Amino acid sequence: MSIRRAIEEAKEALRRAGVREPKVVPTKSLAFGVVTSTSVLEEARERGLDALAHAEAVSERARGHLGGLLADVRAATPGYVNFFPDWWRFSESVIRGVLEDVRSFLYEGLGEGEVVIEHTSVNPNKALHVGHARNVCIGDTISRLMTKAGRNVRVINYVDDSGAQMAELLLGFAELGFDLNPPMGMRFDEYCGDMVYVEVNRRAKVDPEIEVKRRKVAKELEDRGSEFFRLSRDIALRVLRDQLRTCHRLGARYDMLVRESDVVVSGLWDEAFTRLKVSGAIYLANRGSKAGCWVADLSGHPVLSKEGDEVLVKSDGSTTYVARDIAFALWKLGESRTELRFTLWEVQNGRITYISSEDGIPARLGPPRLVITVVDSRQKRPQEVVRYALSRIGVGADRYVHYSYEPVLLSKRSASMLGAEAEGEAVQMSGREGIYFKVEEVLNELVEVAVRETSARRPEWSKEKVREIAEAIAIGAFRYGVLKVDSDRQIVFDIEESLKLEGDTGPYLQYSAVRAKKILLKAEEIGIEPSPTPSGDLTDAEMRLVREISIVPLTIEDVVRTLRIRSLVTQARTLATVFNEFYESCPVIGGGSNASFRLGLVASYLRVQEELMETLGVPVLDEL
RNA sequence: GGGCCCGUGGCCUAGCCAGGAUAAGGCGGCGGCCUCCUAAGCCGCAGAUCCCCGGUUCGAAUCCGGGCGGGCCCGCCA
Repeated sequence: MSIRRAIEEAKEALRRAGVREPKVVPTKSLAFGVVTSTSVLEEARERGLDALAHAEAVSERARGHLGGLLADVRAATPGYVNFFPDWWRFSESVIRGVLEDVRSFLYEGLGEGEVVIEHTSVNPNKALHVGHARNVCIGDTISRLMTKAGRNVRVINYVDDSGAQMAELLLGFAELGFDLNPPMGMRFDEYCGDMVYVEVNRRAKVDPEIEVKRRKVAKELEDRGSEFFRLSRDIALRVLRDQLRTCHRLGARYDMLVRESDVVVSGLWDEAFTRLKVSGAIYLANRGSKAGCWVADLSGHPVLSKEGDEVLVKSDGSTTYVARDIAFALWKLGESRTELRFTLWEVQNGRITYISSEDGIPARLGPPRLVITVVDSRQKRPQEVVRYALSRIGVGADRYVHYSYEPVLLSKRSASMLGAEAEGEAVQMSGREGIYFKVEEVLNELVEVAVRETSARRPEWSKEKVREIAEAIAIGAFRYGVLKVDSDRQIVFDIEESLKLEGDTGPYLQYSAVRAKKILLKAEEIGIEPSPTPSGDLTDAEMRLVREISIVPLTIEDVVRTLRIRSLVTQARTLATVFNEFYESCPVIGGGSNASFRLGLVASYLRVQEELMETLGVPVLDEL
């Protein structure tokens, strides 16, 4: 059982001592016990009592009602009421809880229901760069967490294969003479992004003819029966296939790939359009700069109303991106009558991925509890327009969440490596100008660093083994590095900084887990059995480890509620630190009468840490 | 002009949503620890006007107001 039981016991004791609505939280330091309450402090203020005296009186009364996991209660200045555990029982309860069933220890009572998560959604004209990786890592971590928490999760990757960027890419093949096959050894997505797309944009700057040709290409692409359209679909799929290799390498998995070109013909927009008209959410502008357009009426919105109404259908009859996103949101919410059609894309480790397809089988989602769309903060406004439009139609706007995160920039130093001179401290990445670091190149460099480090430490390992471990280290370091910064803070990516494997990094978690595994292995050889029961008084390090394990369920509950996945990183890191300190001072093998209990503690640590690492997508290793 | 995000030791980053007890960790610097379960680790030292001003409170890095600085958004682009 987690620390929740100690909290409940403390609350009950306080209630019996006359505190009406006791608030009890874990302490910051064991010097103050395991759990503490400031309710007495608040009560004293309300009633004008001396806080410390009141706390002492309450503590006296509460003491008689202790039992179970708590052994003592003491008042502390200026009016805290601190609860001290019976360490024997407390540790036994925690360790037993973890060893019996770590899943229920961590995730029990977190609710259920279906959750739809859209993430990645990179235009299929280039390879993923580190900015895209932030989206992938955040979305994938949320999906992992929700799955562990018992939700039925569906992950969607929205593939915009019909936008202007696609036309620009096509232009390179159709007009600039680029071969459809990349040079030997080059990936197709990198070829398209690094060479074709960048070249088109470079020429467009100096040659006005290019823009004329781009329009022509874009126009031709609208004819779905054309050879050109088929070529475009084909290229998008080839790029997508490569992009997904990178996503898979990062550990991300998808249930549905939805192509915009399929959404366009599905009739989804027609349905949304009708419903928007019926509900009065949109109107046909007949004067002003937007005359001839269907626009969303934002006049009732507290903030958006200040910026003018949003065009959804242009005067030439075509839809805007926001319009299509409203239609798709309707589908994700399971609120559309229109169905999208899907066909099998691939099966990986038993997980089936479908892709939208005109000749597929029609599918609709049952209305999920929650739809999370992971999109960077620059799209806050359009996302709010989507949400507002949904609310005007009267469908689950409260179930529609834009998970926003700040973009990834490049450090001055790293940008200059790409030939971009920075004015400030950081520079924005640009696909058009080739100013970006690709996920694959960063991962490959990380692997090289990890190979060097690993082969230096384990000279007896085979090349294959070193490489395999190095790959896992690289993935762990990369995901950790991306996830450790809070979503509403910019990341200033620096390639040299990102190649570090010491300190506050992914390998720190992997290393501490390996240490734990090695102890378990050795103990098994010798024949030591883990036990949840201490053999005597606990050391400080043991108490801290028990305590840290006991609060992990609270952290997880908090993150499931708030989606602030950054806290999971902090929790995993803190847990590893506390374990490493335990490791230094508490020998297990050769721990004498303490061996069994310590082994139980190590086993508990490992099970909990593995769960956290799996959620974060930091690979768990047997050795490193 | 309106809106959103950020501002914590030299550098990077927690803590802020739910105000409490010495502001935590990493990098970098200095000094220690491997006949003992993996030193990608651990311990110690130095280093902070928690951007500024005001307010609320017994108590503010945290909440509120006003500034300043940096980033972003406000297209018949996506």
